[in-house]
Amino acid sequence: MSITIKDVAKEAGVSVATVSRALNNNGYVHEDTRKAVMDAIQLLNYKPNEVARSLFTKKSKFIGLVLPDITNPFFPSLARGVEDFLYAEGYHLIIGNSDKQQDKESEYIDAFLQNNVIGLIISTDEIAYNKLEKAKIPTVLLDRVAENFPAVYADQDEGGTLAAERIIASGCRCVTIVRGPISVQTTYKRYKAAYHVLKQHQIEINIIDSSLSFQGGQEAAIRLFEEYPHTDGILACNDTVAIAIMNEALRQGRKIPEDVQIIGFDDIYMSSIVYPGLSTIQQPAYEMGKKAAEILLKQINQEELSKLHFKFPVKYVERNSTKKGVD
Amino acid sequence: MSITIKDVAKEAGVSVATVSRALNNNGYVHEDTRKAVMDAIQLLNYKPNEVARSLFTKKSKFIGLVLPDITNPFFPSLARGVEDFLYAEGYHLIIGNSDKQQDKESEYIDAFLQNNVIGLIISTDEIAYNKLEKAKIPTVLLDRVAENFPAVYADQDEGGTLAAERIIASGCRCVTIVRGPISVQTTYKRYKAAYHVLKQHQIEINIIDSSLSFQGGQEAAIRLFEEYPHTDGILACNDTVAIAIMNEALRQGRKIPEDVQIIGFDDIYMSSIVYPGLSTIQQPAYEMGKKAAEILLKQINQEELSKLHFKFPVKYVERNSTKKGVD
DNA sequence: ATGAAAGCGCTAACAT
DNA sequence: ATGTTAGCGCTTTCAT
Repeated sequence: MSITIKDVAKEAGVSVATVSRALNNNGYVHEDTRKAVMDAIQLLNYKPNEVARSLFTKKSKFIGLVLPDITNPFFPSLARGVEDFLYAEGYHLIIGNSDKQQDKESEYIDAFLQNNVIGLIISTDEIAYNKLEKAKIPTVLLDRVAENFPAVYADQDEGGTLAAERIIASGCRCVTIVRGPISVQTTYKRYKAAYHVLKQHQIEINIIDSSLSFQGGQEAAIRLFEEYPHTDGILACNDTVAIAIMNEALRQGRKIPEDVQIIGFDDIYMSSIVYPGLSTIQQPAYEMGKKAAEILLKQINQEELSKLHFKFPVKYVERNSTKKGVD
Repeated sequence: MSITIKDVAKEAGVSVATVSRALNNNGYVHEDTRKAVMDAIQLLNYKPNEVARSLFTKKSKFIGLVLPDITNPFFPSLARGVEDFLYAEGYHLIIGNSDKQQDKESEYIDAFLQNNVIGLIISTDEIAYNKLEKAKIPTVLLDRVAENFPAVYADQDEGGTLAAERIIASGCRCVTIVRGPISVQTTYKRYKAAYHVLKQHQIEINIIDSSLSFQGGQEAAIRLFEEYPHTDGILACNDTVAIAIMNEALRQGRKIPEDVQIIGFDDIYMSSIVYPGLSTIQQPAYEMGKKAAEILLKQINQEELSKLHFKFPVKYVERNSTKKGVD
């Protein structure tokens, strides 16, 4: 069927061992025979069977990525960062969406392991830490942090703080925080930090709970204006939710930013092409993805990590859903 | 290191062959010994090495998906449809983004093949058909069509036609088509169909070229209002571009839908949470993804396909970027 | 510098 | 009904 190392060996008139050595630049092989081997490979268009390789070496070119939901626009950027770095280094990405179900995540990890993936990148919340620890496989957390694991994440505290400071600076005195699920590490930290700042400044604070999806945002928006119609500033748990809230506000005839101002979180690309442009806290998702891939490969190659945790800065991107702030 | 079939055999006091048979429900194995084997598996927490399996069977649990760019919000839905179906059947997804580069796509396919993927789902444009044909691997095109391959796609002609009819029905007489790259099969078909209808109704037609990304949309929007300021209706190649155009229109003080109406394409979820809501042609992306996975598995299992091409209907979703049409 | 052969973990003949 | 064994395609000792 497929061309194997045997065929190449025969064609080149050498043994399979020599072909293997030539292929992997491993051990001595005479320049002439190397050439003969390479010619044969070319001629036959031979591609090594990675599965056979993997069986022997117990390694592979696969990295497993498990994320909550690729449909949430923050994650494709993360994933692209990971993939682009990996692709350049000759590795491949297996993806699993866990939908916040711990068993699904767990099943994906098992499946990945059974296929000799050589590393894992995890950006979900319900992480099965003990499973990861037992697996003894290079792992990096992405957009999440935990003590004992390498992690790449953005400064959520700073983000929450910044958002609160800015909404105050642009004149809001009655702000509603649309908070994500408590179980989600990132959005919860943003909430805590923002709350703290608001409290310090003696701003009136109201809280609405929301899921991170766009349906969640729509529903939260409706509740928000029903329960706290006098809100003059909104801090949303992410941009999707923020955009849904802008929609509802506008639909109700509230002017943005004159009547209500709003700040999102993430800076998904939609935030810049929506009207009015959404002011938001930008996380460098793509770069974070790249970094995660980079330090994963370092671990795989037994290189020392300069540190365990890589915290990326966030920044405030001012657009038109807020008034020009007094700096 | 890892627990192998040998360990299980020893623990259960049988041969590896028996374990294998019990594991795969293949051949005779006494109820009692099956029980003993299962107990041993449980006890040792044994998970078969899929790589070894794959080496022998020349199969695997991997499906390769190559798409243009997961960052384009249409594709995550497609991918989720694929993944959800696959996951339920015990298969896994390897993803590659080709960025419209034929060589990248080609490299991904080679890499997938080397790893014994048992099927391919392709939703890119620069498809290396001859490579696919040589590979003799079950393949389905998703969001694309070609003569000799199973394909799942939406009715682009109908979509383009519908969009044009609706923009006319809602009163536009001078419409600008913001057209995607000619090399993209889907958007080109939409364009052709829409153009045809507009022409028939003797509507003034202008054309602006755009890429499918949000930057492309922003740039196109600016050119559009510079070159054709009297436009009263816009047909955009996809929703991202449409939303970017709405932004620019609103920014310039044009009222939507009073001054300009606009219809997008895809119905990405943002279209419903943006203000004003974007009228658009909906493609059932998630279902299409599922279907593609389904017929791919059918092929893999040597089942007959009822037909080669699965064309999904599209539908017009009216929101507030168009005036109520006269039906 | 090169070849022969063992073995990675599994499945499937082939025996019994 | 179960065990023995060859072999999937590769890499790596161990000889030579």
